[in-house]
Amino acid sequence: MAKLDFSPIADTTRRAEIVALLRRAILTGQLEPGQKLNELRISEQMRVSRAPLREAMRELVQEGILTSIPYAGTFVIDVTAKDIDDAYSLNKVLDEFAIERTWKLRDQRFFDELDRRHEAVKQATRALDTTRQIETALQLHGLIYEWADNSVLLETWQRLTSRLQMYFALHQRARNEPVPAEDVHETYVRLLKGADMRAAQRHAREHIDLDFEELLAYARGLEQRTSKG
Amino acid sequence: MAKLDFSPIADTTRRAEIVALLRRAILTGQLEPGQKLNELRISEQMRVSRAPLREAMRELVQEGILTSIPYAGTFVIDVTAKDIDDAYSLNKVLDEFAIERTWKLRDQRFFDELDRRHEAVKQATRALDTTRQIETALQLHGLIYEWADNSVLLETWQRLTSRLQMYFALHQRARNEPVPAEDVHETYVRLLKGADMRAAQRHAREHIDLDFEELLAYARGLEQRTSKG
DNA sequence: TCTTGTAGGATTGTCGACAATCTGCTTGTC
DNA sequence: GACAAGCAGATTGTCGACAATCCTACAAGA
Repeated sequence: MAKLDFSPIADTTRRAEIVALLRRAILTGQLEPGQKLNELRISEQMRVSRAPLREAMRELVQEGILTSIPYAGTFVIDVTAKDIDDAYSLNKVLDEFAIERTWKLRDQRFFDELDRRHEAVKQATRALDTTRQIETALQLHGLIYEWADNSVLLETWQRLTSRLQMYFALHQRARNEPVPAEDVHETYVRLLKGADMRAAQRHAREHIDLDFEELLAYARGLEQRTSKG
Repeated sequence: MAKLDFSPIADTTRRAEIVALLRRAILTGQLEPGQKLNELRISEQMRVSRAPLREAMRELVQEGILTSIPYAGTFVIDVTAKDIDDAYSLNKVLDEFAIERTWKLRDQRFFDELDRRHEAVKQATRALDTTRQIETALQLHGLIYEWADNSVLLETWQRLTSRLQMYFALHQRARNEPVPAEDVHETYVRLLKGADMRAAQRHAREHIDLDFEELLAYARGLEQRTSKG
């Protein structure tokens, strides 16, 4: 018999689809931070009952992108400068760890996948699709986590990613200008293919530094504005 | 007016209580790894309907101590040696980071709390209450995370803790012998009070090493047994 | 004997309705 | 006019019942 690996078929519960829909709406900024989610309205729009919707919302609360207050409602989390700073500093540590764990496991498949994801970022950049650009950039960055062969680390990264994606989307949306066209990931990819692990770790740290500095400045500006108003 | 900080009142939804009950049952090992949770049976035992129970289970799935397969059921996660190893290696990194972040923020309240939690461990040890000993030891260890002033880090640690507590409980339960009576945390506490941050980080790393080595050996033994049977 | 098809029961997923709680407005009183 | 009480209206939390799916056992056929 030919050796063939079937991947598990998709979860076909309404709940799973609702989770995907809501997550996407939140991460792309269609649902804004602080906004309340009205169960009845959403369930009618989606043509489902409130039961699977509520279960889906419970999942997203635990995922950290919704917050719930009993008898008051469920809300999209607020983006504070502190949150971004916290996520940022932790990300630095995790990145270093992920690169270390991944380093010995790199193989041709890793390099191919790296190129594939890098290409996806470049394509989104050319298409000026900022939402997709954020998505693909995070996916490129996430490869070292998927390859590190540490399920707990991967979970942690994915939780962080949700928030980061939300922050970046908000940022892009606010400044509303095309993203730099040059390829900022060129060096990152090259170093991950190279032989100097320390250099890769150092660059990863500095690279996310740049992205975050902008984000932080934006978030701080946001808070100043809202505290004035 | 006198300055008085009121803590938020308890969440009085059935869901929240169910979450607490189930979590405790899982972390203390009353619900064993791999075991299936029958919704109807549990809801009847708790005298609640399946709706809040299912929502509670969704939360625990996201928390990482339950796993769900559509139309098949929800199960307590299995404890593999790899999981423990993953959690262990990540914990080392997080510990170092937490100590670094906490270091500058230590004050008298920190030291007092450290002593309080240390005392709680010693008391549980004297009382030969292994479940409580695990709980208090993890709480002692968690102080640096609470003090690090990084909400994302704290969340991550708490997720890890759930699993660790489960693993340790299982371990204790299996070997079923009183825990060492000597105070293994003495040095840890002393170093956290001292002036040498590097030394504290080094010790934290070596300290959890000891605990985990035992745990890993146990888990590997478990897997050998089950793969034979 | 092994495989395949088929009921039957058990369990999970979903629905619509009711109960509990919160919010905002109105009303009455001072 | 200020303030408290109380009354809708809306929203969340919970319930019991139905629909969809899965697992088991058993029978039929190659």
